[in-house]
Amino acid sequence: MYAYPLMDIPAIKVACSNCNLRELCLPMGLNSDELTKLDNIVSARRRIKRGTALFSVGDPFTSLYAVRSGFFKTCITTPDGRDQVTGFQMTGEIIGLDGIVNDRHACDAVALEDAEVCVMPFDQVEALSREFTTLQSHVHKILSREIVRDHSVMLLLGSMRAEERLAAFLLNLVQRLHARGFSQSELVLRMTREEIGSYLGMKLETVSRTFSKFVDEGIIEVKQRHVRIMNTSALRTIVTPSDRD
Amino acid sequence: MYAYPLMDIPAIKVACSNCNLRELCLPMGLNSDELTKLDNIVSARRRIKRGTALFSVGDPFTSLYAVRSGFFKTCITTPDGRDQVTGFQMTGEIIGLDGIVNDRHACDAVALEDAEVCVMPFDQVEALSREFTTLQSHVHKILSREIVRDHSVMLLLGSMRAEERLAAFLLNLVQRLHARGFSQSELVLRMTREEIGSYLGMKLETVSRTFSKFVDEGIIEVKQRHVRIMNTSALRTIVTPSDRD
DNA sequence: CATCAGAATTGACATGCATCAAAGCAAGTC
DNA sequence: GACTTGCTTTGATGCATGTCAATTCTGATG
Repeated sequence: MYAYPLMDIPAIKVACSNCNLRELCLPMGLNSDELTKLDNIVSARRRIKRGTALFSVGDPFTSLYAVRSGFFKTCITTPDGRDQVTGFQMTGEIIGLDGIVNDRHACDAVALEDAEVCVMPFDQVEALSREFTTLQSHVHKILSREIVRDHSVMLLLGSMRAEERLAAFLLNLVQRLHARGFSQSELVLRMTREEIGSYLGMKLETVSRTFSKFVDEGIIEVKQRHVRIMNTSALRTIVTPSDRD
Repeated sequence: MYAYPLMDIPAIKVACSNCNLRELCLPMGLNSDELTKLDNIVSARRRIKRGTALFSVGDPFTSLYAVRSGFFKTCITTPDGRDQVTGFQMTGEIIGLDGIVNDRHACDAVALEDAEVCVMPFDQVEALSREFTTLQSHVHKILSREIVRDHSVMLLLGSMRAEERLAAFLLNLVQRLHARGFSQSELVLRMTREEIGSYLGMKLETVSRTFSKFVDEGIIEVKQRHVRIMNTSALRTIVTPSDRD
């Protein structure tokens, strides 16, 4: 084993085959031969500064994006100015699926912190997934997973109360962070109270009050955007109250 | 031109190539060669009696279903018994996309009236879409369309008031019915007030009151499940209030 | 035709969340 | 260190919608 020369490092970083996210991201389950081909279509990286858009509503759809680092929100806006955050995406997650149906993006994707994405031209993804069953199946599963996720957000928005929504939100975030090697009990929110509220269908004041309520009950500790979960099972009980009571 | 012998009629009905829904359904955009191949994989029809399930949560996923006739709802249920209607599906629409990701269905699909579906084994859909770019692209678009639809439901649930939700719901229904050759102003609801409420995140009493309010304002006429839209633009204004006021 | 069950409507009242407003807090800038 | 700026917290109040309950309507069934 020897140290790679410095000039090689960018090249290494671009390859899915060397990416430490490959078990979470598009290449999941591919063999080394397939991985090499996939490396070739992940043509470029793109850096997105905090607060700027990866793409916006109406932009021509060309590529899917895998979040390499950083944190995104996707949101849609009504003509009269209301908007709805439809999701938060972290490392290893895929952005841009909304664009496939009309060849134009149907939402805005905005970086909540400086970020980097892998650009995957969709025509090449389609071409390669005609070749590799594994990739084809994986693409279908990614799309289906987003549909299932959206349905559970509908359940949340349609039938849960504020506390239940926020508890579910926190549990979902730590669970995803944990899968990426982070703590099960501590997290840093990358979004404002208003963005959380938009996602959860409540006003920022209600988000804040609900945080405070959880703090009073000793379930979490909050210091600005740092949240420490003191009692995970209490949160679970809030989301899924036991049937007898 | 001559009449087909009676015994041939079932065979004719099974073929996508002769189906009057093909412009709405899976075969959209396929040429006649591709259509013939698609005919072969639409192996069977299945009849579903009103009130019974096409599939349920946890059932193994094998096939997508195209609604040939009738009307469905899909819904998910929490451990504590609340449930959420995630969609209503009519003629020509595809059910079952939720099952792809985990090889098990993630929701229940229930017929709201006697119905018939075309069964499309998903492994065969995948095989054929490796062969035909058109079909591959179409499958991707169907999945993406569902995602975009779900996002707009999130917007509805997250940021609209009861009147806005119901107005949006009615406009969406007539628009889809109109695309199928029905009236732009008259429709028959196949679902109860409670099911509408579950979909729109409101209680059945609120659904009923909101209908009554629209009737008082002369925007619609309601007689049980028959709805006649008297003033479409009023409904549109409710959904998208003009920015100056 | 009488009865019944499920669905829908309507009323009275309760409440969870939104709204409006003020003040506190942290981080960056001059 | 004082001043901004954006974000967050907290309080007081109001309203939209939920909840509970009583009727009415409709279609099915004997």
